[in-house]
Amino acid sequence: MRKGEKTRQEIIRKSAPIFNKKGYDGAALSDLMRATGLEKGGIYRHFESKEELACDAFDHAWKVAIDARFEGTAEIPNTVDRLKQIVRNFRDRRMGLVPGGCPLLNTAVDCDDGSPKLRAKARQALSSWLDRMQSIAEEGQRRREIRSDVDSGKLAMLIASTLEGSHMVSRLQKKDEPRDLAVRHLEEYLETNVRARKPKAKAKS
Amino acid sequence: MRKGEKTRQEIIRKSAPIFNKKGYDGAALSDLMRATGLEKGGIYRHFESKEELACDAFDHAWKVAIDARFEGTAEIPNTVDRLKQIVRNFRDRRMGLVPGGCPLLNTAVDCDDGSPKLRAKARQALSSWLDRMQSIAEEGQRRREIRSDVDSGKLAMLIASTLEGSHMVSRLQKKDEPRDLAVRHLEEYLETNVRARKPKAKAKS
DNA sequence: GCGACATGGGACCGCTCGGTCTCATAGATG
DNA sequence: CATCTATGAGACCGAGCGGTCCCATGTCGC
Repeated sequence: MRKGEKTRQEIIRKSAPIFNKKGYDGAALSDLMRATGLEKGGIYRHFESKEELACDAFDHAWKVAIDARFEGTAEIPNTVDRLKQIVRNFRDRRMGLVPGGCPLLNTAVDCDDGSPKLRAKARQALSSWLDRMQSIAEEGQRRREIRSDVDSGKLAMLIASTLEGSHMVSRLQKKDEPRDLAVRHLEEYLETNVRARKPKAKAKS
Repeated sequence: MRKGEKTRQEIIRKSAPIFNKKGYDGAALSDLMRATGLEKGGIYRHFESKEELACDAFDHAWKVAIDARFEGTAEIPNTVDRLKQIVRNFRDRRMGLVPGGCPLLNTAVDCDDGSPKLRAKARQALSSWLDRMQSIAEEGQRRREIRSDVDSGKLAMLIASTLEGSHMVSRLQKKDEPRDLAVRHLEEYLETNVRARKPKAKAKS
């Protein structure tokens, strides 16, 4: 029971980059065999289909990605600063990620028509990301750090859209500039359109 | 000579949605045969490989897309209004497009690792889109409709990134809201951060 | 309307795909 | 140390892949 589970995790870890780079169809079993160093039988002992492996690989890749995006944000007291850190993490915390770019973007486009299970994974991944950012924004409004006229759900969606779009452009151009630019744009937006202005003197309530 | 070219164009037209929806690997020759109503020999008479067909199909899909995005913009005199129309077109002019979502986004992600020729097509498509928007922004600056501190290249890139990212989110969620939201965000941005403020009285300079 | 070439049908090819099964053996358990 | 199961190798499978080719037929210019 011990060894098996360990192997299973190894297969997931080693397969995730293949799926992320090549997509579901593009990742052939022969590629996964090479990456894992196992024969077909060794892989199929632990997964009943390629699809199941792809789902587990996506979960792994997404966990790594989202952990990086929220890294070091829990300890930031101010919610606007916390959101800014999330935006900056998208640019700066790229080491240790599963190679091949954002798994959410890749899987969303790859499975737009395709495996419903994998597609569901992507939807759920996006939802959880949006929810976490929205929660921060709501907390910020309760604490009067974020303007009351901001729609927290829409703010989260705008951040996610802008980052993912710029990421696609960056990867296509093989340049960091588009992503850096989007990050700076969002930082400025958070500062000028989201952060509640400091009361000039003692708050009038 | 006549009939052949006509068939060729028909094949491209009918194949483009398949490639756009399923991606290069996902679009099997059997799919293309069904879509075109031709047998394998009938297709390969006009294209020397699947890759060549995919490239031509991309060109077709992208031409349709970019024409829609710039539709009705040439006659708008003010450059900021013209950019706003481009942004709105991304939301409103969706009829007649090749089904399957934005070909640029699809192909960029699909070929991130994959056919270099198709990848080059995507890069070139993005460049031409960015260039056209940048040109408008530069014209706007020459005509003092756009602030001089705006970087026209970065503005174009920000617009493209935001639209494409929101498009991905919209398709994943099967909702228009994310895209609509990005459009409104960009409209507001163009109005408040890009458009040159009207001189209060007769210009002093 | 005839001859020549352009066109497209479909059998055929080798290959790789995802997936199954058997069996030797490695590793855990008493 | 013996046993017994969990593990993984690898031969094997049918299907479908992208691609080739030959030949009947359609479509031209003359």
